[in-house]
Amino acid sequence: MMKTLKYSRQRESIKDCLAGRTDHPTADMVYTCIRRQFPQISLGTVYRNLNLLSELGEIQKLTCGDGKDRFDWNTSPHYHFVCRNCGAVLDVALEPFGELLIKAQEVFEGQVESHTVFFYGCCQKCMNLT
Amino acid sequence: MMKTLKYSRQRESIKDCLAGRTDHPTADMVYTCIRRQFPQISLGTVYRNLNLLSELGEIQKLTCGDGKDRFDWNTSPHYHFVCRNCGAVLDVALEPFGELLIKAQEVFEGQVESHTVFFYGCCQKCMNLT
DNA sequence: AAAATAATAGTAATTGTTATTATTTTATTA
DNA sequence: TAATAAAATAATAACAATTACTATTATTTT
Repeated sequence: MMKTLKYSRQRESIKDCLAGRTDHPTADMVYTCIRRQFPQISLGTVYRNLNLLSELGEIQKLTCGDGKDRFDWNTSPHYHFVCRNCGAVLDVALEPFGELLIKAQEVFEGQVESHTVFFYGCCQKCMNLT
Repeated sequence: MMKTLKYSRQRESIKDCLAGRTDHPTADMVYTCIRRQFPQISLGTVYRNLNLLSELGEIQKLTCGDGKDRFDWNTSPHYHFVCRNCGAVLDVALEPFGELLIKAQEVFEGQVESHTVFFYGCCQKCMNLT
């Protein structure tokens, strides 16, 4: 018997929060955001729902190497840029290279199903500061 | 005045350990390995040296999304595969796509300096088990 | 409305990693 | 070679991100 999902306003608010931003927030950033509406919400609730939503495929979890996971409302495959200076995670408006997967499958024994690409460097904002 | 590096047999052993394997071990895996030779070595020493070596560019640190960092003796840019089933991290014998960086730079404001690619799927070993 | 079940807040525990410190090694100088 | 300086160590504590636990509350079903 599968556990059925039950509505919760907190989860709804977490979805709304993610839907309204493109900065790939961490769990803690979402927590800060939601607390304006639900001052009593617990950080554990935020984590549980973010993980639940990403398992359901409603959001995407990103691990970009800065120690904390980030979450993205945009579930369509796309690449990301991480600023080595300020840590910002930005979208890269590049169509995923289907070729990459094909080439990888050619040289790799085993089943290749998906891929992620992270670019690193210095973002526009930080460039202007120097 | 820059801090000069001083020899240590522990560090040497850590390098030897990495040089002798291609499985991209975690700090803890290296720790386990080194303890055969230095039963008294501390996990902190392993972490400190792995980070030091990766800052010096002698090894590579990988963040592949499984919560722990991994370390690679091979410092030349190459792509990796992560098995969703057993968690193994394997090399993909694919020349890095210079084109990726170029295309990204075309559409991205800001300085793009490097990129990482991780493929995900089911490795050969796990395929055979099912 | 009552019962069943999922979700929550609050808190404790866990995990991967980094910092601290007294002691030991390694390198340099006398 | 002995004395000194500097860096590395082992052991331990501290830390940050995340997950687990539990009693209570909210949502759904009967």
